Formats: sequence, C-alpha cells, structure tokens
Amino acid sequence: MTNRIETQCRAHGLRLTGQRRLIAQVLATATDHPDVYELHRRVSERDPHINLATVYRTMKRLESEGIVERQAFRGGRSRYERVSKRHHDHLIDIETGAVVEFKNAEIERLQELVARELGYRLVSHRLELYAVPLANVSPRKNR
Amino acid sequence: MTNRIETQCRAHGLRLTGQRRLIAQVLATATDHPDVYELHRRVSERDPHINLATVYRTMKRLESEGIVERQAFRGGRSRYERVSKRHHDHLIDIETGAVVEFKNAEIERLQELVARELGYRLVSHRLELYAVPLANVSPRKNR
DNA sequence: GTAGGTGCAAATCTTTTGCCGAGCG
DNA sequence: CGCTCGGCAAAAGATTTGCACCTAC
Repeated sequence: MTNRIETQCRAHGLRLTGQRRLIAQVLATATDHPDVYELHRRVSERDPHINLATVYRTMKRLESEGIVERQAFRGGRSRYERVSKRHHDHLIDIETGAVVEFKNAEIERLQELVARELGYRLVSHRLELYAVPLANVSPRKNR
Repeated sequence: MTNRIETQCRAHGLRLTGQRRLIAQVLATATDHPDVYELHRRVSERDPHINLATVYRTMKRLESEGIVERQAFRGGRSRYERVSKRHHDHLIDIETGAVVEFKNAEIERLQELVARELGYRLVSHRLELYAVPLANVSPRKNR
C-alpha cells in the first residue's frame, strides 16, 4: 500500500526504506501535530528497533523537501504536520495543548497589506492564537 | 542614573545588584531584540566577570515579572524585548534578520472573532510576518 | 556495486540547576 | 544578619553528527 507521502518521497528521489515507509504511514494517518518523540513512539510500535535519530533525520529531510511542515510552538519540542492543500494557522488550547487549525482570508489579506506598508513583500507568516475554552470554566492545573 | 527597568525591578522587589543594573542598562538602550548570548556579550564589555547563567536567570526573572517579553522566532535562541506600553507584532526581514515592529487593530479584532467562533476565549497571540524588502532587489548573502 | 540510509553513541547547542560563597537591604 | 544572588560547573533536554555497517536501486 502506497500512500501520498511515499509517492512524494519517490518523486523527491528519497529511498523508500522500511523506516521511511513506517514514518510515512504514521504521518499519513496522524490527525494531530506530533513531535519527534511521539512519532518515534508510534513507529516503534511496529518496529521497535527504529532509532530516534532516524526519525529526526527523516523529518528534517521531509521538511526540506517541503513534504511536511515544522511548527515550533511556544516552548518544548518541534511538532510536525503534513503540508496540506490549504494553508492554515493554529489556535493552541493552553489548558490541554490541543491544536485547532483555522484559516481566515481577511487576516491574510491584511498581513499582505501591513507588509507592503512597511516596505516589504510578504513571503510567509506564522499566526498562533493561544486561548482557553469558552464554556467550561474548568479550574484545572495551569501550564 | 536610574532607568525605567531599574525602577521596575525595585517595584517588583528584585535586588538591584551590579549585574542586574548592567543588564537593565543594556536592555534600556537596546533598540533591537537581542538574545541571551548577545546580552551577555554587551554586559561583558562593562563587566567581564558576569556569567552567562546570571543573564539567563535575570532574563527569566524579568520575564516572569512581566518586565520583558521572550520571543522565540523560527529556530535558534530566544530573543528578548522590553514590554512596551503598546502591544505589537513582528515582521522579520528574512534577508537580514532585522525585526520591524507593527500593530494592526483590525487583525487583532479578527483574531478575537476567530477564537470565539472556534469556541475559545483568546488569551494571547503571536503573529510573525516573514518578508523581503520591496524596492531593493539586493542580491546579498542569504540567511 | 555504490551512494545514500541507519543504528549507536558521542557531540552540540540552548537553557537550567545544585552548591556555596558573597553582597543587598 | 538573613535571604537573595551570582559564579561555576555540571545537568538536562532537544537535536545533530561521526563512524561503521547495511540496503535500496
């Protein structure tokens, strides 16, 4: 079974080793934004011998090929996600660490405008909203 | 000579040691967004014995007191800036690494809106624009 | 067969911390 | 004089890398 990421690896001339196949499958089925340790944990379930350094190397390679995107939210490890058809930004639930994706065309348009006004051409951006759930005023532990 | 940051330290009950005075002065005169190594380099010019750990500890303390703000732009070390009267975001010149501050009320308003629509209350945000200068197509070194 | 990939351990880089002597208030 | 600080070195956490062996193509 060949998934989209494996196809992309082929297209970019990456050798399809067993380890990469596993990582590709994990990435293809991930609906969240796992960090390298989490990825390693997941692939380890299927191949307990795969090394953390291999996951690091593979993710770095996939990133430089533009197949995945690295997100460095505040503090801690970098997290990855597939480069999707649609660009989007992130809302991070500061109580649970959950990540919600969103997109707002108007904000994007204003960003271009702001950059131009400052004498620049916008190349990329990063927008993260840190927020707490509205309804439940759960007095949980902080952090 | 007592500057604003020293006054703030007093107000927050921090002891005004020689090292902190130096760091406060460097911060007060900084117009850029230095990282801890750069801060250490600057204070070292006046006191070659000051330790890097001291700068780290001081900056961490100033951050927790809300006197400075930590910025972790893509990759590398964290950078600091004084908490200013006005909140603002950053545009990073990807050719030179220069940081331009800006503020756009409309974008802020839309952010609140987006969060609410997703069922959250916005606590804070981070918006970074990565851009290149418009006019001058300077073929300088990259990075 | 060979260039690229992997495992493993050690190195790097950034930041934090334990310990203890020192100085601010 | 007591409690906070600072220097120093070591630890910790994330990521990278050198090296020798391995394997996809």
